[in-house]
Amino acid sequence: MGEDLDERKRKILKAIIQTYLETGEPVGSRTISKYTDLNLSSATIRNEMSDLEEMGYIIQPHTSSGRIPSDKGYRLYVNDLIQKTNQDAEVQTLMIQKTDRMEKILKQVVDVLAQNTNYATMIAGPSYHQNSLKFIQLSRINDKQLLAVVVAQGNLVKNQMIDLKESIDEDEILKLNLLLNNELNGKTIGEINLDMITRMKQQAGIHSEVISSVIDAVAETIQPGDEDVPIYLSGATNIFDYPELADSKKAKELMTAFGDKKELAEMIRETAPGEESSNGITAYIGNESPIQSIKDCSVVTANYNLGNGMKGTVAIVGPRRMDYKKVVENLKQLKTQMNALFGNGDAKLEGSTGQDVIDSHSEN
Amino acid sequence: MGEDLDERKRKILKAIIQTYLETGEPVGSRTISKYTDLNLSSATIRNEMSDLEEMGYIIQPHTSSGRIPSDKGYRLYVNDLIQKTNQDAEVQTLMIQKTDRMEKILKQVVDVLAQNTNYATMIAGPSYHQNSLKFIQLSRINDKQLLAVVVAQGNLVKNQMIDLKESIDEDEILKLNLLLNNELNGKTIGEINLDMITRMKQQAGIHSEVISSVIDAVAETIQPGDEDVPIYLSGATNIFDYPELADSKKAKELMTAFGDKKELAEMIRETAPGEESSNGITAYIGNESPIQSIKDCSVVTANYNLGNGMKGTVAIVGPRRMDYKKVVENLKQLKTQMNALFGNGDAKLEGSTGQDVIDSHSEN
DNA sequence: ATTAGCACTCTGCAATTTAGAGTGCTAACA
DNA sequence: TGTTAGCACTCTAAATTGCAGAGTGCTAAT
Repeated sequence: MGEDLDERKRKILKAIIQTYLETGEPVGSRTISKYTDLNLSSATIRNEMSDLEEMGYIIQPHTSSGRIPSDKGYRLYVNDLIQKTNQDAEVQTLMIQKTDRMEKILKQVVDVLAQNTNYATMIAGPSYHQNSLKFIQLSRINDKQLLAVVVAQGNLVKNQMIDLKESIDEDEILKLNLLLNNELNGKTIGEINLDMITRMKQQAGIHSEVISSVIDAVAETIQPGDEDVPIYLSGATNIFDYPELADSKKAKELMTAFGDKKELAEMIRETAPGEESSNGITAYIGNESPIQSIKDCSVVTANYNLGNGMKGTVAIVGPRRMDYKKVVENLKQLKTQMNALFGNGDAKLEGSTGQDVIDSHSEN
Repeated sequence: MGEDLDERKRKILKAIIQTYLETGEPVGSRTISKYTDLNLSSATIRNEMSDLEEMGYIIQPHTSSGRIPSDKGYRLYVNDLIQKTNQDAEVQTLMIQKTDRMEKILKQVVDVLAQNTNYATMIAGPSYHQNSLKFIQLSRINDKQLLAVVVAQGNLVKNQMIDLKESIDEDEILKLNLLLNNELNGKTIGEINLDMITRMKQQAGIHSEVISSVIDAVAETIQPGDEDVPIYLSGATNIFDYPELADSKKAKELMTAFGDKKELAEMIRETAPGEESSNGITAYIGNESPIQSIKDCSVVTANYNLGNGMKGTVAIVGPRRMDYKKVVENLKQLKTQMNALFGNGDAKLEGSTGQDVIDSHSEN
């Protein structure tokens, strides 16, 4: 909308925003006049502020109070922040222990970020875009039951218990094992077609039901649905530290959103930033937020890249008057470190462990 | 604490409590006088109330307000409730779909209870007290990696990726498989001793490291630690519906507790009621609560029994002025239905599925 | 173009008032 | 002796009022 801002207006706006982020209270002309190297009187500032308000960058909550930034104001500020290469990179390296288990890394990252920023942080594990099957192992549990273990590239493992109508012996299991591995190994989701499936079922004869079950497991493993993308969350309760979010109505809404994996998955999917755009870091301010329930918050996301087609997303959720600078710097730092750790290939993703009667533990 | 209450005092106390549970506000003598079939004037009630207060069953928040129940008062009321066989069992049967997956049942149960009661509900999966090993399956991933699949009674499945120093071929894997299964199958945790382990390591020769890894996985599978007992949580945000819990300080404390699996595990472990005592249902009122952070709440727990040594615990957390009646009735109903569904043996626990790079998904 | 000065507005807070609910006690009553 | 009506008293919660402080917009002077 309209003209660009001149240098002075820019500086004033920035000062207003920074002060507001610190104090959380509308900032008046006097404050800016005093605590700025502009050497202007409060009256001048007032005039400029009046202009800025007219242009939509700041808002007066009520006649004769100070100004607060509008979403448009924030946006200008944040864009600046993201584009600027952090020359003043006094950001500490994040304390991330390198371990052999992807899930441990993710937990660490999400915890460190939540702690550093004091906002709610979530991270989605890498999604394997074009994953292929490594091998399948059928084992006999008893007469009427099989255990299928499906292993995909990147060592994702999935167990599937299969109930049989007809009993089965070791010999037949061996045959099925061969059949499945011959047909499926190395295939991606796109390469497995109905033709192959039908052919396998025919060959399996009486045990064709097994084929169906295994195929299902394979599908879930090499192309997990939204619900299966694991999401780690940390510091959800940090939101209570910000009065503007802590009233029970909003807090309930937020906690519900944080507790609902589907909602989170949607959010993270929606926010996955275009890799090209500005550093891979994107900010959603207030109403720009990807899901309705957090429209009182801002979200800053970054995607981390592990080469080899795997990538995931981190999102930090805080109040509109979030310390964007700190957040963006932390995310930049994270990207740098993740690159350094995993930059070349997927080698370090090994060592995964799946488990259990129950595959998704706590849930809110 | 002296004398027992006479019939009339009992009735008055009960009326006070019930009214308070409904309204949440201190109840006065007039209210009781009017809405009770006792046909007593408010003045009489006042005298009785004065007695009840002296005996510690009710409390006057400030001079000249109505009375509210003390923890002692609640206790009397709740004890009554639990012991009384619910003759007036108009409780609807809980809508629980029988499925073949334990985890789905648990999810359903926890959701239904949270919905029915509108309190926070959590459930711990069955702990397998004396579980034994069914079989072990080693598979080759590549030169330097093995996948061990450990299956225990009740079809708990655990995957463990094993990194090797020395490369290994199919023949050797077969040998290890035989070795492990011969030694370990059918054993409980107590029956696996250091002697056996040492012997196996010797026989495994250069690949003794594999034995250690497998043993670790076995231990975790047939005797999961506290952190591994899966806990399902539902309706955590229901607490926001109760003003006495919804202020940000308390809500934060509660949500933190709910989000911390360890805390929950501790709570559920602590509350696991003595099976014998009163129906297996136990109530913890206010300060009796098992963990510090929920001392403003009451907790009602029940353990469900699946025969065959497996049992788990349900806990419902709500405000002190929780609708104990509804909660207790729901839990009784649950116990009945669980018994009906699973009463005989563990047959229905089959069909479990484990999975994934990441073994514990969302976390708060 | 900038600034000093002044009248005006709005908020947040504390003090005050008021209405209502409930009690405790006393005296009357069955 | 147990029950009840009546009344003075207490306490809370909510509404009302009165400031003090911060900030603005405008005008006139520099």
